[in-house]
Amino acid sequence: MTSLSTHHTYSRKQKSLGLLCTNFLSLYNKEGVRLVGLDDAASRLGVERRRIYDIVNVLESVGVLTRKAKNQYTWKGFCAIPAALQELKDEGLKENPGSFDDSNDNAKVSDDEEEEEETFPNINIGSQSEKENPDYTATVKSSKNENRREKSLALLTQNFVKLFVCSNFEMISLDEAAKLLLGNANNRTKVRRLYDIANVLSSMNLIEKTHTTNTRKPAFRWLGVRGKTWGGSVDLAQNSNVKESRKRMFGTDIGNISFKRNKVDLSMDGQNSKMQNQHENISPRAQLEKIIIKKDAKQTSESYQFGPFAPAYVPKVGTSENNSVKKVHDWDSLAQEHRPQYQNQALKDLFSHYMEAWKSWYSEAAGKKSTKTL
DNA sequence: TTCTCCCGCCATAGT
DNA sequence: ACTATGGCGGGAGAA
Repeated sequence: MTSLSTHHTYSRKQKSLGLLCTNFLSLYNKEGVRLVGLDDAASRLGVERRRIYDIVNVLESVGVLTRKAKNQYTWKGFCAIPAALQELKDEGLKENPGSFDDSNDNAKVSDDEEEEEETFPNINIGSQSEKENPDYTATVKSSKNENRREKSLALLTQNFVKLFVCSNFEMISLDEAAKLLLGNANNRTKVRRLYDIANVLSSMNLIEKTHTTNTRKPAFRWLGVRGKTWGGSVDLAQNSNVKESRKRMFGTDIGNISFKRNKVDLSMDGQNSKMQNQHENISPRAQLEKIIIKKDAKQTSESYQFGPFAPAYVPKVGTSENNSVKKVHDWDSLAQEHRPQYQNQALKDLFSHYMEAWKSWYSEAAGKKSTKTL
């Protein structure tokens, strides 16, 4: 981490959607904010409208904003997230009954490929139906415009979130997510969108970009609302320090203006603070504890605790890091006993895949002390 | 090289 | 007609 960032050349990092979103958030997440004007946001953040649309669309998908009128959105804040997530979950589970305890085992050839479209259950909203339904005499009223709206970003975002909220996956690799959400077709275009979504979701700390334990493929870890206090009237708590440090680097506004992609000479030194943010990185063990403690996917409506499929009887890890190692061998049996029954082959594969990942992660985490405190 | 993903053209929905 | 939205993918910076 040497400060060789003196490169005043074009930097993609400074113009990322995630960063822009962070700025957007810190700009509007404060007292008195009720409305958000697109033009206002665009100019204050120093970006084209197009980018604002991107952010707003995903923010709206998790309830932070709602469209009020042309050019105008209503700020709901982080407090609206829990409800939105719950709604997504209900919706997802309803559309996909039996995603957990479904004894439907289709003998699949395992291998790769299979499923060419609509891999994940809830990818429909009731549109996109060219099938002549006798009942629907006049089809749905807005099937036309819905078509476009349901086409991407917003919907993709919701489906992406449902992936975590409806299942118990705590971490999903990019590949897997793409496959589940977009079918096997590794549609480059769609994957780009996935990156976009992931970036803004990351800036909200709803997820975190990582990589599978084996330091391999990139993945997304679901953080959800966890212990975040902005569930009631208490605004952000621990969450604020992150934004605080971040918003500094851009003065008060500005943001991603200036430099185009082309090489531009820019000598910005004066105040070139690097982002030393990094969300609260709890010690791996602590996280694991949290994960293990959780019982079922039955969380009411307060603090979500989407962990893996950890059984309820696993003893509390307590504060001993050594004995935790010997629990590793239990994973196999646990995996057997609690293997969820998915009617979807892809999900089944995911299960075993992540079971492996966690085993290694677990032993890895147990190996080192939890010297990592935020 | 592959992975990420910014940028902005331009199709489409809304007025 | 104009304007607001937002697909979509080329292609360049980052690993």
